[in-house]
Amino acid sequence: MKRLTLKDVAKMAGVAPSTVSFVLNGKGKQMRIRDEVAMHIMQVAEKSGYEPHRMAVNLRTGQSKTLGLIVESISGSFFASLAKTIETEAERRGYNVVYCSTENNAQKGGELIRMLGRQMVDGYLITPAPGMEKEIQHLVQQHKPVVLMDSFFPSIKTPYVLINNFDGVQQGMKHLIGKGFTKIAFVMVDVKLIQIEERLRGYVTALKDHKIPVRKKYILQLQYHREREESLKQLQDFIEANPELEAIFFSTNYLGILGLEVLARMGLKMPDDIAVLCFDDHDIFRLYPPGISVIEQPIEGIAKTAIDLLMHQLDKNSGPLKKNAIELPGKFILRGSA
Amino acid sequence: MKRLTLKDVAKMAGVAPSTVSFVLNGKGKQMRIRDEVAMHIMQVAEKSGYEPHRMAVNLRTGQSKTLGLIVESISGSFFASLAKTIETEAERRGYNVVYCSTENNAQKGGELIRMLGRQMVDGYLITPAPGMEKEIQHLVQQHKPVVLMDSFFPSIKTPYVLINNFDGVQQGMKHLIGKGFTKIAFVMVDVKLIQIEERLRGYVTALKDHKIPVRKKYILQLQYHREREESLKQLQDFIEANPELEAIFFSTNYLGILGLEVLARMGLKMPDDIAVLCFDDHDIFRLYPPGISVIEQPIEGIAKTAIDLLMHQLDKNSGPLKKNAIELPGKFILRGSA
DNA sequence: TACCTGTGCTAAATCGATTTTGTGAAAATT
DNA sequence: AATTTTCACAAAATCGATTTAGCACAGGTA
Repeated sequence: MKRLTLKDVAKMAGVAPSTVSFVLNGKGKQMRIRDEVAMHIMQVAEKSGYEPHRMAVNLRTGQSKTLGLIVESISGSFFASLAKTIETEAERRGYNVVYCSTENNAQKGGELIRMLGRQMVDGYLITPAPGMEKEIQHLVQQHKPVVLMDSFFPSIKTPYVLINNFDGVQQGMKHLIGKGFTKIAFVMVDVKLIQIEERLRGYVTALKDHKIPVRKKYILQLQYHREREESLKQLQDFIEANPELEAIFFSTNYLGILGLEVLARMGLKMPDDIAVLCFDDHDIFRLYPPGISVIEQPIEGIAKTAIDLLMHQLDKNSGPLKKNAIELPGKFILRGSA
Repeated sequence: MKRLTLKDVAKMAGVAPSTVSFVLNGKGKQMRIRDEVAMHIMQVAEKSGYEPHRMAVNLRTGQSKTLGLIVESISGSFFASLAKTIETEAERRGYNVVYCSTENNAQKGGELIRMLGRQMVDGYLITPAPGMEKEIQHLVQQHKPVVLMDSFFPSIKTPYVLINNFDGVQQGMKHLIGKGFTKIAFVMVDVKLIQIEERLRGYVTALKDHKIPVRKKYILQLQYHREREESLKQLQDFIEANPELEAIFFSTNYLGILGLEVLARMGLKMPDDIAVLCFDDHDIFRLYPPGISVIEQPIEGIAKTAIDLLMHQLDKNSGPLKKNAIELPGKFILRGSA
């Protein structure tokens, strides 16, 4: 039960391997193979069930028809939605996807990129984490097609696509302020990421625009990657230290989930004791009573746009991109918590 | 900036390509290459940063060093945990993983398997869905290494590993019965899957063992793949039709989540109005007040065992398996809901 | 008649590794 | 001294495709 090769098909059809190759790759006309011969070859190939050997094709053509998708956490819900769309879109274009997660391991990002390099992926889709800047820079310098998602590095000139973080937070803040709240806390992590800074900027700007004073003590910067329990405690201390708070804006869904746990422990009820709003949706937020209001990321849009940008780069005979920094609007979803 | 090839390294080291290959693949001794030459080659290769071209290696050796992981849904939490462990374990053994999800699309399973076949994966890890039986049978007949997880087909003779469903349900039922409950409902889907049947068997047996009558009307078989709203309604009707119920055992986490939503709508409080227990944990169950008690799947164990079974098959010079049907115990986790 | 031009395909080179087979010189054996 | 072995590599075949170059033959031109 050996694999059927192109040579076998050629023998069966009574022609040379090259002829079969031409026909099956749609270059029959160009190579002026007679229609009847072409037809015959097609038929033989069809009913023989021949499938070209991918590795051989890859070796010869130098293209693996595979994309690398690097995300922070493969178990995250952001990834889950992203992966589905990307996989579908990639398949539609004849590409496969291999996934990798950095699992918040700063140095692992670099290793991953190298690993994918060995795997010879044709292009990269990356949600960049702080430690990966140099490696990504390296890729771009080698003219490897790269598209960043969810964040980006100002220093690296490669296309990226993400939600309009500033605008998203503004939407949420406008809602809270519209409800008459002025004592609004903002909970964020202390990693230096452009999207986090944008969210903070959205918070501050919204307050200023409405002449509400911005108080430092209402901004909590949790240290990233601490023990879960420790983060919970910091968060609880923060809330207890500011009992007058009317609302809390969590800048990531991870923080929001911590928040839910803390509020439950403290016996605070949403939205009456305190209103809660979170950036980036999560399954839990739909279900957790009374439903957590969120700014939803246009994940599908991000995925589709990212693939488009990547394909554009992979397409040799297409000019340079007009726009290579794309921001998609987020969507405010009102639930019971705010 | 061309890729460095083995030939280049050979030239740099002043030897033949074959010599370099032998040395780098640890066959230096066997091919009696002098240690000094070997050393020299190693050094040259090292500082040149040479990485073998995977596709070329694959083509020559016939091994892609890639495993295919097929799951129902790539966004499910079962997959999330599974994928992480499998990826880590596979990498440790020098293998890569490509993921695919059937997304509950009955026929898509077959396509996926064929697609992976084209991709030339060396082995398959599959959580089988009803429509995939024939395709899997086909793989096994071709002597492709296959390991099933989470479920299996009695007709297919290939290794599988899953939780002991019967025992898991028993654990949960014993807890409920120990609390004095006798009016316990069991909610399941109507797909004909071995693991579902085992869970039902666990429910029935537990009741019988404690001389509690088994009532048909306490068993709800939801139709799979209906509209979400419709399922919710069926579930609500069921609960309303049996107001005397003391506890509900949801046989999958998907059903459990539906249950939470219905109970919330009906204003029923756990555990006082009704106790709830669910098979298979989920992020939400940890957080959702008062915490949903569950039977947790030993996902990490399943993943590790599955890889082991697969590697055993990939290892040509290893005899046949002693055990090829492995059941791992589940773990009862007590939270507030029951 | 000799020469050129298309036609319609085949032969052979190529991708970059691995693996089998060869080979000249030194060492060992007869 | 002649022959066989062993040593230490080099040369070449191979994996299965793609792609370039080549090669008969028919017909048209000079």
